[in-house]
Amino acid sequence: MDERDIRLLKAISDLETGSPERLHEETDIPVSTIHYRLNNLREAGVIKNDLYDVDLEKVGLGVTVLVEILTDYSGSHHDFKEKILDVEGVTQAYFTMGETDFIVVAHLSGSEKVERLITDFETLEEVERTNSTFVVSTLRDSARVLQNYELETLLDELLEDE
Amino acid sequence: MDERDIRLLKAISDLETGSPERLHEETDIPVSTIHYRLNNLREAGVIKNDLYDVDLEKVGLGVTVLVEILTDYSGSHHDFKEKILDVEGVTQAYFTMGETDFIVVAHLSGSEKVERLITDFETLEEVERTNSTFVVSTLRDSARVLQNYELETLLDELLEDE
DNA sequence: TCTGAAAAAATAGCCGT
DNA sequence: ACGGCTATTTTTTCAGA
Repeated sequence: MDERDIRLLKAISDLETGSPERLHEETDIPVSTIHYRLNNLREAGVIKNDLYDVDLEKVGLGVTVLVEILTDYSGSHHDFKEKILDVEGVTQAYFTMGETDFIVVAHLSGSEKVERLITDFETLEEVERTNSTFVVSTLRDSARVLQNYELETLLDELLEDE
Repeated sequence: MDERDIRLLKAISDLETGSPERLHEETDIPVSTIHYRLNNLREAGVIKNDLYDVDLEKVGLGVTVLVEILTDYSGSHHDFKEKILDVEGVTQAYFTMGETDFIVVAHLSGSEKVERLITDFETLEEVERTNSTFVVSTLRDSARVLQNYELETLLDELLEDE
């Protein structure tokens, strides 16, 4: 994986497309080279299928951290939500009803990057306290949610209205 | 969304492909009808792009729950991990170093389905206690992890070895 | 709403660099 | 490894049922 590969993967994520033509426009890499590169990345297991699901371990973002965030502000969280999402590496962010206000999942390139992540959160004025949990191993991180259901269940549960 | 749509979406998830040809083999729906259907689903916002990212709200799996699982067994969790993943609706599952052993994210079709989920976990013999947290609103649930990084950061952090 | 057939695009392969 | 080119395969469009 060199710079070109990373630019390509980033373009796929940003544009949300696998179209060689569009990727060429974005990256200036010739269409046939894009092919060549993507085939190699697939071979290496970095990209998984024709939906371009990325293997986070292989791409170098294999460290996962869960962060609970408690705020000291009880009004509208509107602006604060934006600030949370601005923190680099945050892939999931939930506003919850439990003991903490927000729960965040972040994918990082190394465990030493956790410090920066926490600092970014603690720096926000609305944050009262954070509580981080290291992920030792990921049993599943499913990009395709429907895989985790039987067809029968989906038909039962999603078809009730019509 | 009728049965055909659901079968189609399920096939996309299972086969991890958007290829009309492959989807035809799986579902027996004619290739050009698959197109017609997918266009409608895209129009309706159920599918987001040509990578077939699904809108969970629109598809009817908009309820998210986080479950902490504490086990009473301190040996190998190997078989137990399988049991967790067998619970329907579990999309993320992490083995952690924190106060609890496992943290699970599940996407459900309604809040009344939470009961079944918890029961499924509590029924497992290794489970000592569970603690569920309802998600009030999802700020982000990113299928494309690289979107949450600047290109500069990716180049800095992922390129260090070569 | 659906589909077969035509048009367009993506992929594979060749080969000189 | 790269990338221009052509051949092949696959996807997308669309008129008509």
